[in-house]
Amino acid sequence: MELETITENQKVTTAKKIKKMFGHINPKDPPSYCPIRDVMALASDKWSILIVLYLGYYPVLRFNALKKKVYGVSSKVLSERLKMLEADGYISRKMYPEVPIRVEYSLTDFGHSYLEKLLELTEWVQMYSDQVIRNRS
Amino acid sequence: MELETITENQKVTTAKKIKKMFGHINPKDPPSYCPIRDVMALASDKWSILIVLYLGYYPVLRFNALKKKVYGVSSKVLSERLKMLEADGYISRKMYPEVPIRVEYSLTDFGHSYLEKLLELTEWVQMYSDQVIRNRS
DNA sequence: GGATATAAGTAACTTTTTGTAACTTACTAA
DNA sequence: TTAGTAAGTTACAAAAAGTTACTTATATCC
Repeated sequence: MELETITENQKVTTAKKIKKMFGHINPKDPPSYCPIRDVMALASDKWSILIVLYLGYYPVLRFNALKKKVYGVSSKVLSERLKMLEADGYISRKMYPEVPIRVEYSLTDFGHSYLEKLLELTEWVQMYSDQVIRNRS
Repeated sequence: MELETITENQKVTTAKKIKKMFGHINPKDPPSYCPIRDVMALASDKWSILIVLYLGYYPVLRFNALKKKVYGVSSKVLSERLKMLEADGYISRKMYPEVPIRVEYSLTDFGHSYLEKLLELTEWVQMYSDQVIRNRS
């Protein structure tokens, strides 16, 4: 797996993008609220990522099905993340008041939009994960 | 900020990519080690992300400078993350045995390659963070 | 000569977040 | 009557993160 070379020019372009992104932060000011950090905190959370990925694969999943797919997650944390992801607009929750209750989760269009970007990152990780694991030792 | 529409076709393409990504997991097997999860755990960690972003902007940063940029991080966690990011190959650490000691951190080419992808995600977050924050309420 | 400062952490301790396991609810079917 | 089910919640334990003080080796100030 060859790493594509990154030119000095590309590095400069990248630095400019980052500057623009953190433009609202003045290094001389005391650190203040950063919306990017705030939003990223949930969006880059390890369980959130898996929830979004699985909902990108299975258009609709119920709580317990999701829990099986996102193996390792506890009911507690899954429930918390689902609430937050719903609040932030990534997923929608449909409750059917049957007995036993049925609840279906799916991605919103906004969630799909996020998934597109997320997937590019996870594909990069997939491509290089072996290399990372070899690096450790 | 209009969300670009995602077509059904795009959703199918996305689902295929995810299937390929998790192809090594058989839903009938007991859950096992997943290198993508493993590598993503560090790469998507909130402090790691900020470290990589700041090293993408400032080509070289010393420990205490990095700590100021990545405001809010403790010495302990910064030190831990730097060790892990170095072990995984994203950053390099150069120690100058002066007094007091000087240590410089910078991105490796591998780290730059990761930054390129990460930046696409954070730019998406930047674009939509206001919307996410409006959603909450 | 002795106190003070410095950079890059580390150590001990507290607080917060996660994880675990049992429990809840409202009804249905055996 | 008892068991079973889905989607959580609750109480408690474990792990991770945050906080504060300390370390180390030398140079510089008083």
